[in-house]
Amino acid sequence: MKFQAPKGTQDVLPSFAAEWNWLETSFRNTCERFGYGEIRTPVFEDTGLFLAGIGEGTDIVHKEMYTFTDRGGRSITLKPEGTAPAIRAYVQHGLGAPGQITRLYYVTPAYRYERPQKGRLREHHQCGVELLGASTADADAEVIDLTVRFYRGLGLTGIGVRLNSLGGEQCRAGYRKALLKFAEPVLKNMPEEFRERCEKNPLRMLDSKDESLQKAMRDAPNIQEYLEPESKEQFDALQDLLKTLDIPFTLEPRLVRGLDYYTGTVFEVQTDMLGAQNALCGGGRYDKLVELIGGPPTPAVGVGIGIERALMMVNAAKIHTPEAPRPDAFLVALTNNRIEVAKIVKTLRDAMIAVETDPEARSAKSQFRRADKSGAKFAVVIGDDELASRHATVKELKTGSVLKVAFELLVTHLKG
RNA sequence: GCGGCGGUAGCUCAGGGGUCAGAGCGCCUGACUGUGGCUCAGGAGGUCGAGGGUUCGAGACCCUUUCGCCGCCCCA
Repeated sequence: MKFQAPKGTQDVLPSFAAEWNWLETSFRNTCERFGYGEIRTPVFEDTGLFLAGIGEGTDIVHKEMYTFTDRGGRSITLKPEGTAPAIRAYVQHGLGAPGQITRLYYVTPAYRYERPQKGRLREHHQCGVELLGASTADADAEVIDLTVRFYRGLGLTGIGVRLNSLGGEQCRAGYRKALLKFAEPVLKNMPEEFRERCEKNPLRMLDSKDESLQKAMRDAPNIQEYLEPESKEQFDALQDLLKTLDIPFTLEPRLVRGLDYYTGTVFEVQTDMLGAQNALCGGGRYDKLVELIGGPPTPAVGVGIGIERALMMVNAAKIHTPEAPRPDAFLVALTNNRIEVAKIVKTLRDAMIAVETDPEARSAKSQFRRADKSGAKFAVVIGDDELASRHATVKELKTGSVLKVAFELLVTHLKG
């Protein structure tokens, strides 16, 4: 084989495209039910956008970006996530007048240079929303509600949210210090590289999968006890709202997120069905991001949902998804008069009837086999006899029943 | 970036140094020649991921490389 899809990428073949369309349509419908408007941004951006937005200390920026120099000498990066570009567009086009609420949603590919694994690709797809201009628990609850409704709308049950609050800047700084101090004796015995990573982002230690660290961190200080009054109040209010909305959640003091821009509320939906890549979606509040990107101070909250992972869940749950569309009719041509056949096909397609034909004009047996495989409801036989009598032979493939239908009644018959 | 396991027909896989290039499914053709699904009979299709090496001889052994799967890191 000479060429194949690049490492970590996947083709979506016709037999699977239907379920992608179904999922995306479902997502769009959910968003529009909440009043969100779609935004489509370029697949690549100025590298600086992600350096500023995602944070230079994150793994994404540090080692996972698809960055290259274009012919004009610009540093370009394939977007590794959907939020920063959406916010860039929001700022660039002045979408949010002061005091205004802006609701955006997106469906986009995202690129990260990583070692592929189950549920982890170099090109994957995300859908997500951003709610800008509101700093309340109500806004947080709306985004979580939308997320859960989306999953439930796909037929997934047992969707539970893992919830935490990272607090405001001051309390987070205080907590970091407390955490580092607590972890110091443990880190001393860790490999250098690992230690550096933890010192750069101490919160990361909390959700590490390293067993000894997990164990050591069991008695680590709880961030929820470090929240300043406003954060605490908001976090409590959010929990009350989620209860009202019938959204099950668990408090996860160890839940932190890999992107620097989060502040306050963070959440995830996880599953145990995807091996090590257990996050179905991740989101939270990022009140500083708009400013970082050069906009006016604007509170915001959002979520990013992995499409491939959602589809894996749907399939694992054996949820029935739509199949590829089938033609209404398959025209079996048993004549050399291709012009007359073409006229009939044209008439049917003009009438919005989905018609498939065999362009190779094979034997009757072969064409019927194809008709059967196409999944068409009817086989419409046009041979010299039919052309002479101006009546088509129409066979309903499921039942095998056959009848003659006058050409001028064909459209009506096939539609019925 | 690190570690483990894999790559043989379109798909799922057997073969682990000497007629071993195979099976099932799929595909194509046909069964008194204008009627599918079942059955039966034929048939097409593979530089055994790629490159190098060992050997009289290599899908099979060794090295390199590439892609995939699984894990670490991290995340969707």
